[in-house]
Amino acid sequence: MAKQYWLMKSEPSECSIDDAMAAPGRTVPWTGVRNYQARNFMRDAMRVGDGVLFYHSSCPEPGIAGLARVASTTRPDPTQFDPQSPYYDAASKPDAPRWLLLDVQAVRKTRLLSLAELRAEAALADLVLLRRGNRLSITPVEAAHWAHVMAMLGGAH
DNA sequence: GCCAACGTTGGC
DNA sequence: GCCAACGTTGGC
Repeated sequence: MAKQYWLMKSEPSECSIDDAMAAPGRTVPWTGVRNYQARNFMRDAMRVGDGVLFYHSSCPEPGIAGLARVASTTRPDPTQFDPQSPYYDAASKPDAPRWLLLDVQAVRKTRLLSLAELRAEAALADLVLLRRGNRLSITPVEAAHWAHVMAMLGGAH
């Protein structure tokens, strides 16, 4: 399958692009996904090597903050079984895990492409992130949209 | 803190 | 299977 592209939201107070760049192997487990559609993207569509726009959400300056890549296939997210975790799900059983994660490897930090700047780009009008009411933490990015974002960043891949 | 939008739950 | 109530997301 051809390389695909994704946008993944992270709250920088939990895991920022700086945190990911500083992690061993620049790689972090993408924990805490608790939405079936986002889980299904990870399980059914995302492949190692796919491109990722690393987006900061729920913060003073929301926007794309870096580039990353999918670095593993899925495995059960251990936080679902941890009663101390905010992501604990009492209804999920170890023999039938409900929630999955995969590893994301940071490639580089970019200048911040703010939400306002993204919205001002006519070429990105159909970006799933920008659609009205979108709340999904993982969304697909069309190749043309990815290319446009790369161009906004100066063309460096 | 507000609130629009959306997802999930659960009674029926 | 419907749908109202509720919870969450996330920008502002």
